[in-house]
Amino acid sequence: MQKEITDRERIWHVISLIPSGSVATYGQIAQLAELPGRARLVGRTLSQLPAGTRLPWFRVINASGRISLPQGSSSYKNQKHKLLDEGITIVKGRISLNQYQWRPGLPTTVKI
DNA sequence: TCCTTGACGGAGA
DNA sequence: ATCTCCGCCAAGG
Repeated sequence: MQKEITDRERIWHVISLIPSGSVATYGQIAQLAELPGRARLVGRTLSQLPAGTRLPWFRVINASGRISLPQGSSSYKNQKHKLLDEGITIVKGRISLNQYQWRPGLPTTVKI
């Protein structure tokens, strides 16, 4: 019997690899999980995470460098604070992907 | 079964 | 930088 590896599990796995202090986009996670073009699936998967998960879901933001949760909602604030706690700066609701986007394979903690 | 709704993203205007 | 449009497709009505 083969263990069935679901799309959801691959998505969880990739997200678990995002280093602290970095962020990744939904589309990026989809690609790394070998699900190109399926950014929405990543978003839906995150919306269904079990409460209390240890997955660093908050490191996933959209391609515009913004948090994809209703502004003002408690979940939005929660994600924002978790990112700030890791030293990520947010200017006018935007995070510089140029500066913080995860580059798999490159050494971490490379900060100016 | 059909229709709508998204934690999305890229291309154009 | 902002705003449509459109492709994507699982889940819920």
